[in-house]
Order: sequence, then structure tokens, then C-alpha cells
Amino acid sequence: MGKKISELLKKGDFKVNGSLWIEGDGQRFFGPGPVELLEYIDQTGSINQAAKKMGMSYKKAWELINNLNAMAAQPLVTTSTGGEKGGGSILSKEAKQMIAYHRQLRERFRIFLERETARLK
Amino acid sequence: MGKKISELLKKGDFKVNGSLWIEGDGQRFFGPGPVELLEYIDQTGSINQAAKKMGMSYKKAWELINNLNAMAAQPLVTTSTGGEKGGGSILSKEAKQMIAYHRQLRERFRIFLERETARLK
DNA sequence: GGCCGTTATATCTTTGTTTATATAACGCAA
DNA sequence: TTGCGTTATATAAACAAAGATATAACGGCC
Repeated sequence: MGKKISELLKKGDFKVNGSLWIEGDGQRFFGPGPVELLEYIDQTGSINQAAKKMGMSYKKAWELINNLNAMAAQPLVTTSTGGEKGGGSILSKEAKQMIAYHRQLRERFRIFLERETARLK
Repeated sequence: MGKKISELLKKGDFKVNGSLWIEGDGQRFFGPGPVELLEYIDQTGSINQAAKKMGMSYKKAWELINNLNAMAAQPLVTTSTGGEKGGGSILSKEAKQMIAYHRQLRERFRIFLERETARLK
């Protein structure tokens, strides 16, 4: 039967971890990063502030959003410039639904990872 | 209930995909890359040839192996230089066991991903 | 008109990662 | 002794990713 994994590692403690995403046409569409960004945009109403909360440059955040919109049938984020607050961004109904899907996915993944970690101990 | 994911994407076809690894002390220990490399080393008896099969530079392959050995309680790969074939590398019993663990893990992960993909369709 | 904060974009710089190249040591065999 | 293929390592070069900076446009408000 052999040794346990904890015996194979110098530091005995370990866990199974991973990353999950939804992909269409071979390329990633919806991963952990974009989801978190969308959630912050929903909270703040601004790509700029959401990026700051994530410690991410505005440029990168904008590129993420742009990619998402390019792959989505309907835009996930609609933006506007000017006005009282200088502009802003809001999530579409579809974006909120994607977030909900991903939340469920992540929760089941978390359970899977816990179970697999326990199985190897 | 909202729309299906396939309706949210321009290209209707999609799947849930991901990556899995074993980590100790917060840092990755055993992921898909190292496993594949070890398997090739087992086949060829050489880090050099294994690296070529993976389209990876020898340097990177060696660094991967070095990291693995540094985190493992017993070395996973033992190397030798000189001799009839110029030297070579062989896997320890522990390495083969890690590969076996990871294979099982991957298989259950595959099933998980298929199930999750189906659930969203 | 001038101010404000935001989106959108281009350009340049910096940083980090990967790859390429070179060199030495090893031990067996011819 | 020379040749061979491998491990092991350093250094330089090439490439990619990320970050910094600057600028324009927008539209409400004072």
C-alpha cells in the first residue's frame, strides 16, 4: 500500500488545491479573477475603483472586461462616461447570473477539494 | 431561472475545466507539469530526453526536478553522470507512488468536471 | 467655460520569465 | 587518451507580461 503523502513531504501538512473556470472554444472565459472583478464592479459601480480594490491596474481590469464582453452573447458590463459621478459601469442581468453559476461551482469544488484532501490523509 | 450558459456565450459550446495540484506549506508541490515530466523520465531514463519530449528546456526540467526533490522527504529522482550511456536519472519508489496518487486524483477530477459541465447544460 | 471622476487608448518603461549558449565534470568504452 | 551523452551550472539574450504615464472624450454641475 505504500506511504502516505504526508510521509513523502518534508512538511507533513498538505492539501489538494486547484483552479476552476468555464471555457468556450478552447479559451478561458470565466475564471476566479474575472468573477471577483465583476463582484467589485457591482459593489462600486466603477471599473477603476474595482481594480484598486483588487490591487490591479485599470488597464488590466479593462482588458479583462473587454475580453468578457467579446466572448459573451450580450455584454456583461455596460459603461458610460461623463455625468455627475464622471461615469461608471454596471453589470448586466447576464453577468449576475454568471456570477451565481460560478459561486455554485466554486462551492462544489471546495467540497471536492476537501474530500480529496481527506482521502489522501 | 434565467438563461443557460450556452445562451450567454457567443460560441454555444462550453465546458468546465480546471487544474489540480498537491500543495504543502502554501506552495505547489505536485501539479500536472511535474507529473508528466516524471512519467517521461521513467520512460527514457533521462531528464534531457524527457524535457525534449515535453518541448521544455533542460534547464526548466532540471529546476522542476530540483524543486520536487527539495520538498520531498526522500528524493523522487536520483541522477548519475558518466558511464556507458553518459549518465541518467531514475525514479524512486516514492515518485512512482506520487504518480499513482496523482493519477487517481486526476481521474476523479475528470469525472467531477464532466458532471459539472453536464449540470450547467 | 472650468472642474470632476470615469472610460478608453497609446506609448514607454520596467520587470519577470523563458530560452539559448557555453562550460565543466562524470565514468565507461574503444 | 579521446569520445560520448548526461547532469549541473552560469551567463547572456530574447521574449512576454505587467506597470507607469500621458492624453482625450464624455456629461453633469457650479
